[in-house]
Amino acid sequence: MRFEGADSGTVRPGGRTARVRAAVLQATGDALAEHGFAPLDLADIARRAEVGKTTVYRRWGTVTRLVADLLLDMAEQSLPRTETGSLFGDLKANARLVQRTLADPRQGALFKAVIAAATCDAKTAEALHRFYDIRVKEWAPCVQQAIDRGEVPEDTDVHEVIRAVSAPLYYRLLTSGESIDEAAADRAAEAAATAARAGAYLRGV
Amino acid sequence: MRFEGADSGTVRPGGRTARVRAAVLQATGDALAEHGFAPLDLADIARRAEVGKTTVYRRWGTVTRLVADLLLDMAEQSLPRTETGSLFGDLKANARLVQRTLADPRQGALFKAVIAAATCDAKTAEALHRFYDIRVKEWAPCVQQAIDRGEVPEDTDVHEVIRAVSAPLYYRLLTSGESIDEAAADRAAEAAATAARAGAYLRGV
DNA sequence: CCGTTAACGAAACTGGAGTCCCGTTATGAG
DNA sequence: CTCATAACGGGACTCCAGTTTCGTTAACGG
Repeated sequence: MRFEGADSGTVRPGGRTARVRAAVLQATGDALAEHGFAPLDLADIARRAEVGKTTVYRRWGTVTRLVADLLLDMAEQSLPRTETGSLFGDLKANARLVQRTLADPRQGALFKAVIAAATCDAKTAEALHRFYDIRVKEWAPCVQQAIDRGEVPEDTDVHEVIRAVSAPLYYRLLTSGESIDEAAADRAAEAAATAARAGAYLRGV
Repeated sequence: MRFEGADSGTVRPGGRTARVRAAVLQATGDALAEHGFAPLDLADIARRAEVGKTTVYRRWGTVTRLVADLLLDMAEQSLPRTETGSLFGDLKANARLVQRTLADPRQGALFKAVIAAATCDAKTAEALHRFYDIRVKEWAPCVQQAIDRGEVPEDTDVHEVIRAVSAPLYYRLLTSGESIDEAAADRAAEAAATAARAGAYLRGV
C-alpha cells in the first residue's frame, strides 16, 4: 500500500521534487496567461434546462459564448436610478444597489463567474464591457447634475466617478474574503464624492 | 446539406426557440452560481513542464489547487516599497507599480486568470486573499507615516487606503476594455489620497 | 558510500464531454 | 388551414482528460 495523494512531495522536498514544482508552476503561469480558464460542462446545463444537449451545442457551442448571451440578457434588464438631490446621496444610492447585488449569494456568485468567463474569451469580454458601459451610462447623469449644480468641477469625467463607486466593492468581492456590507458601500460613495469634488476625476489632464 | 451552426435560432426566433433560450440561460446562471468556472487541462501543463502527467495529477490533482500553489509562490516574491515623503507620492509609486504589472501582457493575463481561478474554489480563493493581504500589509506603513505627519486623520483604516488605490485599476482590468495607463494610476492615487485626507476611510465608524 | 523508499513517469485503461446522424416537432409565411 | 423547413432531441459514436498500475530513478538518513 502506497500513500502519496495530497501530501506527495513533503518528505523529500529537495532535488527533483523542487525542480518539478518549479517547472510545473512556470508552465501553469504560461498556460493561464495564454488560454485563461477553460469552460464548464454544457451537457450539465442542458440537463438542468431540460433541453436536448445537441441543441445547446448547436446554438452556443461553448460556455463562453453562452455566457456572452447571458450578459446580453442581463444588460437588457435595467434597474431604475433614484435621485436624491446631492452627489453623495445619489452615489450612495448607487453604491447600495451594487452592494445588495454583490452581497446576495446567487447574484454575487453569478457576477464572479461571469467576470471569470470574460477572462477567457474575447467575445465574452466584449459582452461584459458592454454590460458595464450600459450600467455606467445609466448612472452618469447624476454626476452631470452635480456639475450643473456647481458641486464638482466643469470637466469632470462623469463615467469615471461612477466607476470609482463600484471599483472598491468589486475589488473586495474578488480579492478579499470580507463581506460586502453597507458600511463598505457608504465608504465607497463618500470617497468617490469627496475625490470628485476635489477634482480628482478631471478628463484628459 | 444543413446549415445551422452559429446562426441557428435567427430565422424562427419565436415560440419554442425563445423558450429554449430562456430555459438555457436560467440554467447557465444557476450552474455558474453553483460551481463557478471549471478548470483547465492538467495534461497540457505536464507537457509544457516536460514532466509526467501522472506526477501533476498526483501532486496537485486539480487546476485550482495548482493555482493555489502558484499564488503561494507569488506571495513569496515581494517587491520593495519606495518612500517619497508624502502620502500622494507614496500612493502614486504604489499605483504605478500595480499599473505596470497589470499593463504587462503576460502579468496582466496571469492576474486575470488567477482571480478567475479563485472564483471556483475556496482553497484557491483563500490563497488569493492571503496574497493580497501580504501586498497590502507591505504598503500600509506609508499611510501610517502620513497619520504620524498629521496628513490624514488619526483613526484612518490604513489597509483600506491601499486597497482604494488598486481597486480602480483592477476594476478597469476586469470590466473594461480600456488600457491601464499611467494616467489611470495617477488618478487612482490622487483620489485615494484626497479621500483619505478628508477622512473617508475612518475605521469602524 | 549504501540501502530504503519517496517520488517520478511510461503505458494501458476508462468514463464522460463533445460530435454526428437522422427522425420528430412546430414555427411562421402564404 | 396547409406546407416547407427551421429548430429540437434521442441515441450512437469518438476522442481525450483523468485514473490506475507498476517499473524506474534518485533523495537523504545512516
